[in-house]
Amino acid sequence: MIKPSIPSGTRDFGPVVVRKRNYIFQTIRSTFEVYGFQPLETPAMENLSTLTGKYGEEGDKLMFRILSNNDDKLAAAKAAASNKEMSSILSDKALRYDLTIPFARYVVMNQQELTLPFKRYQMQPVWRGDRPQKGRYREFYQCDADVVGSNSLLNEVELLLIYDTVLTRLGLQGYELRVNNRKILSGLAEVIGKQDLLTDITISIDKLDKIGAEGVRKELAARGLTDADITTIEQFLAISGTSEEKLAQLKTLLAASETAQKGIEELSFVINSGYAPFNTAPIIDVTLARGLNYYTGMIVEVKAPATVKMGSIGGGGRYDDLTGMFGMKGTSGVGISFGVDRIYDVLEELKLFPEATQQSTKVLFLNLGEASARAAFSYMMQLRARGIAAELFHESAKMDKQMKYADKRGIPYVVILGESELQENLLSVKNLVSGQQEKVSAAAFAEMTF
RNA sequence: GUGGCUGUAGCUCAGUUGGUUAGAGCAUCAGAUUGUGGUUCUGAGGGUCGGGGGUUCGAGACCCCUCAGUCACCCCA
Repeated sequence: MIKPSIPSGTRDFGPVVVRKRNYIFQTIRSTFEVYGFQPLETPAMENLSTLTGKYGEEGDKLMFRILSNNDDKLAAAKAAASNKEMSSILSDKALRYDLTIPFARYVVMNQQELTLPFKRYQMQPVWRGDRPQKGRYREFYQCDADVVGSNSLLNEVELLLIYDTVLTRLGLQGYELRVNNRKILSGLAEVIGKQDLLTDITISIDKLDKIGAEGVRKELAARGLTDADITTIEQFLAISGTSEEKLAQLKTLLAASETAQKGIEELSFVINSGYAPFNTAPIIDVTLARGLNYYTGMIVEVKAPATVKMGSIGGGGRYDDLTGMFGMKGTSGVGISFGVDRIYDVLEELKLFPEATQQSTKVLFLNLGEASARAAFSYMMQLRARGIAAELFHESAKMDKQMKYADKRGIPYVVILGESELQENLLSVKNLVSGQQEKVSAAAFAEMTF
């Protein structure tokens, strides 16, 4: 016999966990809906050509490829000249790596029918062949909201408000909405004359929190930057103060770059729009870079409250030419993503799940024999018609056992229809929380709330 | 892909310098209780000690290999 198991980095979700997860999903979904976003779902797998090259070298490595194991392909693969050729013969599909690229693909495929701007949300699992660790899974859910076909910075403002709304509704406090603009980072590379090293620079400075100023300096040197370059970057990283002070320092330091000035302007608008109040105001973090290199404007990352050591629970940004890679030029997109699995871990750690998420069956009818079950069934159907979750114990087991079942399931009410009740034409309703029991008529029962 | 730590009952873990038949708590099931749950008491089931090899008179323990889990790095939600 094989010991049953599941692949590492994947999880089963039991009833209690699913209920809690649904609470998060519902909070996010309803917020997306009230902001005017429409639902979209795409297949778990995409053609490999849709996905490869979109997430950088690392992304290609972490992609779960689907093996096409029919005999013809296997034979052809054996004759392949290189590993690369062999793998492209063996696999032409992969599980989706995120929701943004499939969305871009969908937009391009349906561009004739779509009314722009198109605002969609999508909540589905994605897969990454990563080594699992705390807060990192190989199958996890993302909840994305994106807008394509609108250049207005009001989108950015609204998306930040969505973060603020959802996290507040989930009862989270102490989270940080960190905002930056890719044009500023791009301008920094421009100022030191190393635009080709933009990605290296951003990856390094993004680690400032983790490895410190000295670590960043070492890494930048290793990536081919001169001492003079590094000095400029360190001045950049030293930027601090209030948002206004940071913006002013950026303006001075990056005065030579028009791109940077544009980015500073955008950042200033997003931070200071004043269209609506935030519960937790977004903050400027010039070291925020984010990995995906298709971002071109605002970038945002949500940090979990510092006490839980979880890091990022969401992120997003603007990409001016997302659909360009599929041949549809000049359409801008901006979007955000919630990492549900990490939010779950954070809420769990901070004990922020409301009790009410666990309520399921409200009333259990005890089964005390054929006549009892028959009478109970019709009362049960009345409750169900009223929208009250109810069940009947299907076996005519000992009362003790049935009561224990109700207790363990957390069912708050038990209805007893034994011989005496049937004779009197009454129902005994017991509240398991208080221990109180009362006999009521059928008419009174039809009015009871649970 | 790289490194550290951990694998004993369904779960959490004991198990002495290597020594007889591997234990506890929780959980499960049954009974005390033939119309009343939570608390209590009694009893039962449940293990090729992750797998394979080695050292030894003797291995859950020591050595090697392997698999799995976990944490960290890379990268990322």
